[in-house]
Amino acid sequence: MDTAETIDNSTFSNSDSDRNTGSMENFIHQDVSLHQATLPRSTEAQNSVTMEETCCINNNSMPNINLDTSFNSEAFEDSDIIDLLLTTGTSLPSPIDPLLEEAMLVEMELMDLALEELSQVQSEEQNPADSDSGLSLDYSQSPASPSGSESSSSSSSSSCSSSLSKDGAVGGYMPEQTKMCQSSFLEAKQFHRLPWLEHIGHDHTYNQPQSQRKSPKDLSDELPKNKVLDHFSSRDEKRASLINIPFSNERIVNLPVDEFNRLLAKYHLNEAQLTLLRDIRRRGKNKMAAQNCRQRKLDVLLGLECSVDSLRRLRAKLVSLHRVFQILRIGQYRSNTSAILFLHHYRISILCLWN
DNA sequence: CTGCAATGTCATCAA
DNA sequence: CGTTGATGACATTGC
Repeated sequence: MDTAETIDNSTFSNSDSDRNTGSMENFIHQDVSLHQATLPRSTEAQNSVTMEETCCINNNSMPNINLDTSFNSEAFEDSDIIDLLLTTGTSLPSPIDPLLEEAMLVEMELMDLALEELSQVQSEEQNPADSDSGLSLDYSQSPASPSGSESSSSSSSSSCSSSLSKDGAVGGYMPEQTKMCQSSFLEAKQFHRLPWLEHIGHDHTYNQPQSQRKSPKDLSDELPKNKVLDHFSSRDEKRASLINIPFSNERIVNLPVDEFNRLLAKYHLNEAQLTLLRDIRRRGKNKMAAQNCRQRKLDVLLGLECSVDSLRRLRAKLVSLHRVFQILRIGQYRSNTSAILFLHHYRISILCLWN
């Protein structure tokens, strides 16, 4: 009994002193030994149980479980790990059960978050088009593809194939608002990779020429022909027809400037006709530009909402991690070894989040 | 008639 | 210097 008491005192006094002096270095060293200690024991190891440990175990009225600490005596200087190991599989309460209970809860949170992120990454990998879309995470919308002939500003764009405009203009486009958005989200982008922002500002083709667009409500099915014509003919088209301009508005607007000038030269047009043609062209181009501008603004808005969601998720992760480290703080655990157990328990979760 | 959203137009700036 | 795109501000349109 004297021997047992001596062992008990030394063992538990060590744990008390470790409680407040633990460092990460200690964690790491003991981590290794703990890992070894928790491995299934061989017969040879079982035979090497020391007399002192047997006394200790018997003294504590614990189930007679053979323990091998000969390979690393430091691993069992801590009472918590001994208690924990001895009570494994028994109905006796562990001194760190409440902590483990909380640990399980936290881990579930962590794993949920990690799995959520993992599934997002996997879905992005499986569907690169989606990942390339600006609103990949929570929004299926993205800037329209130039090839989507029927897509217009009103249909919130669903494809996301190319970030290049049909005229190839990429570098020049940087309006002030977009510039502001891009700069203000630069930091978040670095953390969260905001793919939606990469499209916005490079796509000049939210809209298509009116002739290629479907009628917003497909009125041709419901209305008589004259009404359909009324609906489709803009004011400029009416003006053009009034002064006998022989080209379609679509042609006027979409021709390259040199071809447009060639066309003007080809016909002998009076000043009023020339002025109207230039106005139609300018208004038509500005109309498309306005549609682009508005759609872009919408996409920026959606992208911002997406960013808010991402940042909320990041915050949840950080809060969870903070809780983990709070639990690990000195004083929360009775010993370093208990903390190591905890770290073991959490290693995968933490690594998942950390990456 | 009113309110509102969508769309068109103008003015202006920058490339 | 003319053309074009972007965009704020205002007007028009349609429901």
